[in-house]
Formats: sequence, structure tokens, C-alpha cells
Amino acid sequence: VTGLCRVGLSAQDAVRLAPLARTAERYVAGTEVTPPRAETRRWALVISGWACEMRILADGRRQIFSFLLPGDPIEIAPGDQLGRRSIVALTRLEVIDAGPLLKEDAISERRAFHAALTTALERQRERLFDHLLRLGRLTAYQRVVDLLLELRDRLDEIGLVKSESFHFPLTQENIADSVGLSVVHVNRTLQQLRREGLLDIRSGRVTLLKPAQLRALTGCNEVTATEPSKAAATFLQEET
Amino acid sequence: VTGLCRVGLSAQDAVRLAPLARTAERYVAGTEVTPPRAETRRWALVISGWACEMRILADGRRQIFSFLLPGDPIEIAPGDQLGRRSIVALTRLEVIDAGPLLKEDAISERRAFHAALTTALERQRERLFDHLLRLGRLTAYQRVVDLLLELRDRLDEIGLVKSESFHFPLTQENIADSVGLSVVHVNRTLQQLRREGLLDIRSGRVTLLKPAQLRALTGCNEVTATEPSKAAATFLQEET
DNA sequence: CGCGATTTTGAGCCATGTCAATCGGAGTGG
DNA sequence: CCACTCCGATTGACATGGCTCAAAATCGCG
Repeated sequence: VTGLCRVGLSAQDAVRLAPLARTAERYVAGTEVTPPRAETRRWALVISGWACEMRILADGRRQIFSFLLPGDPIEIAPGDQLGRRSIVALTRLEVIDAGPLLKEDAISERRAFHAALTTALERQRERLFDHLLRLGRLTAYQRVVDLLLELRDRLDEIGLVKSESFHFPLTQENIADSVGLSVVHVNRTLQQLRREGLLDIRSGRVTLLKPAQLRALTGCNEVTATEPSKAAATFLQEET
Repeated sequence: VTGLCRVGLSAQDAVRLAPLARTAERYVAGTEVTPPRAETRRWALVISGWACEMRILADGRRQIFSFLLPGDPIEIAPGDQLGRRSIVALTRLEVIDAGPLLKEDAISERRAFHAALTTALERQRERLFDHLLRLGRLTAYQRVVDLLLELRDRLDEIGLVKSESFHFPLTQENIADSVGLSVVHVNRTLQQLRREGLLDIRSGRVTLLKPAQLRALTGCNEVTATEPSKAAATFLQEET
């Protein structure tokens, strides 16, 4: 039920829908979430654990597109395979099939769930853009910080952050595969952050020691909506 | 009508829906496609010209998330602004509002359009993953080639490629903003490709001289679905 | 206690960025 | 038709961030 709450459902709706979520699937770290059998698209929800959306290249290198935390929806299309996009558990993982929830009889609960799912998917999409920017325009140092801050914020929303500290099961290799760096360089970057006293990262736990300064590091991508930057204004000259 | 065809509609459906597409908006290169007035999400279609989905950073740097070609759907949410994600015309651009098409009375036409839109959006999403991989795991040389090949294939689908040659309005700076490189380095990369006789790019036109070799360059991301690579198998050990 | 997975270190290299200048073509006004 | 301007493409010199390779040190776990 707590898992359902995390999707963005009210506690009431979550309680009512809970019976439908009996069918939790479990995965071990390193296994792939099974794609749909038929031609149809499949929907599921992460209840506990971490997973990622990734692609594996022929030469063995990997690119992680996104991390999936409790409450995140999973969408798997029939075409999604190893070479395209697969969902892989990074820890022990609990997932429930969203099919029954979407077909729930009670209109209001179904509506609520549908709405929650839609906004969650929308936010997932936004995160892809953030990630694109991270890979395209940020420095290694900034990429790592930016990723950690994203994860902090997402975990915070589902109540898994306590005084800037949270459980962190990612391997340095996972981070590297996400932010497009080599493991060695991720390691050096983390060491620098430690040395500077900005964060503490070790044995499955991260603590942000100076959150404000960390945010300032990647703050270059914050634009005050009320006052578009001069550069932007230059680029977007109005039609004359 | 040709524009509508490009969305993936049959010629018949396109003809029937054409009257609804009278309200074409026109934009000049460099202007932003206007976001929705209200709280609602807005849907539109590119009829002619090129646009891009981008974000502008406070320091003036940009990241292009995707290029939009004729037939591509545009989705603009209320939250999308300069600092987040904006749609900017790269050439003269014609766009029609998809609202009326989605509300068309005739069921079958509406269905057809809805289906076309859905699959187009799905493919757009897939392209984001390709782009993520491009930025995260490919070399400068490969990134440029991979991007050009994507554009070639998309243009080919809408009949704008003739013997491996197509109109190409992108500036080297646009390419740089897309693939996350500096303009200077994009320039050098293109020169190398020219020198090697792989492609001809100049004055708004690209010709792929050796398509097969170009594809081979980025072929590292092709995995035969029937035979997952050994590396993948290693990573995805089944539960014991 | 020992093994595989992960993290850490060091050395050296090269891909890519930065800065700054030049060049070329298209439009524009005189 | 010419001088001027502006934008995009091009070049060279130089700096450096991040990669590779290879080895060692640690950690987690059975």
C-alpha cells in the first residue's frame, strides 16, 4: 500500500486499490523485467527497489536512460528488447502489473489511478530532457552532482530522505553508465566531492553535506522564467 | 494535404481531414512556436519546414533535444518555457493545430488520426533514447554520422531523399547544440568526413556518398535480437 | 578465510574544448 | 556597381578533461 501511495495516489485510493495489487512480481538484481507476452503494451509499477531503463551495445558498453524508483511506472512495448531498451533490476525489485488497476470497476478510483499514472509518465519524460542536457552540456563533475540531486529529490518525494541522507544502491559503474563517463573518472569525481566536503558517499548511502552549494554547481541550467536570459532573447528574435 | 499524409495517414484520410487543417500558423526561423494559452496541453503538427525542441541555459548555451520535420507532432505543455523546453523554428515553418483533427466528427477519420499521432509520438520517444545513447556513448565522429543518418531515414520516409541526397538547413552550430560538441569540433568532424569521401555537405544540402560505410561506423549499437551479445548475457544472469 | 565484485591509484595519451583570427557569401544601402 | 556588414564556416595554436590500461587495495559475503 505504501508503494501505491508513492505513485501519487491518495491514501484512500491506494487502500481501495490495494487488493488488486496482490500479484507482485519479484526480481533479483541484474534480471530483466519481463516484456509483455503478446503484441500489447504492458504497464507496471515499481513497488520497492531500484531499476533502470537501459540499452546494451554490441561491444558490451551500456547506456542507462533512467533510474526507476518506488512509485515509478514502467512501460514496456513489445519491441523493447535487449538491443533497444530494457528494464533491469538493480536491487531486489518488486513490481505490480498495472493492468488490473486500469480496469478497476469503480470509476473514481480508476480515474484517480489513471491520472496519477499520466502525470508520472509526463514527469518521466521531462527527466529524459534533463538527462539529455546533462550528457550534452554538463561537465563530468556537474553530471554526477546533477544526477545525485535528481535522485535526492525523487527519493525525498516518496519520503526516503532523512536529513539529506538516503539509501543509495548504485554502483559507480551504474553511475558511469548513466552519465556517460568511465568508471575510473566517476570514481575520481566522487573523491573530489568528498575531499571538498560536499557530500559523503559510501557503502550504499549518500549524505549531501552542503546541498545548497551542490545545487549551485549545476545552477547554470536554471533560468528565471520571468526574465529570459539575454542570450535567449538574442536567439529568439521576434519576426519583424 | 501532403503534409497530412506525412503524419502517417492514408491519402484518403488526409484528404478528408484537410479542410480542418486550414488554420496553418507560420513562423520565421528563430521564433518560438507559441505555447498554449490556457492550462491545457497543446497538440500541433509540422506541415513544412524544420524545427527543434531545445532548452536554453542561463549562460546562453543550448541543448537541442530533437529535430522536428514535416509530419512530426508537436506537444506543448503549459509548463514548457524558455528555461525548460521550447519549440523553435529553424527555417520558415508551417504548423497546424491538431485540436480540430482530434475532435473530428467522423469516427473512422478521428480514429485514424489518433492512431497516427500515437505512433508518431511513440517513435519520437524512441528517438530520445537513441539521442541519449549518442550523447552518452558515441564519439564525436560517430555522433555526427549517427545524427545525419537518423535525419536521412526520417526524411526518406516522407519522400524528401533522392539518391542519398537531401535538403539540409541545419547550421553547424545547430548540429553542435544537438550532439553536445563545440562548433569548431563539429566543423573539423565534417571536414574529416568530406576528406574521407563519405559524404558531401554544403550550402544546405547533404549527400551520403557511402551510406553503407557510414552505417558501419555507428553499427556498434546494433544488436541482433535473436542472439543477445555475450556481454548482455553476462550482465543479465538469470536468478539461480 | 577466500573469492568475486567494487573501488581506488598512477601514468600516459588523445579527443575535444577554448580562444582568436580569417575567410567567404548574401544581403543592403548608397 | 561598390563598400559595408553580418553570419556562418574555417583554421591554427594551445590547454585540458576525461579515457585507457594495468595493478593494487577493499569490501561483502558464503
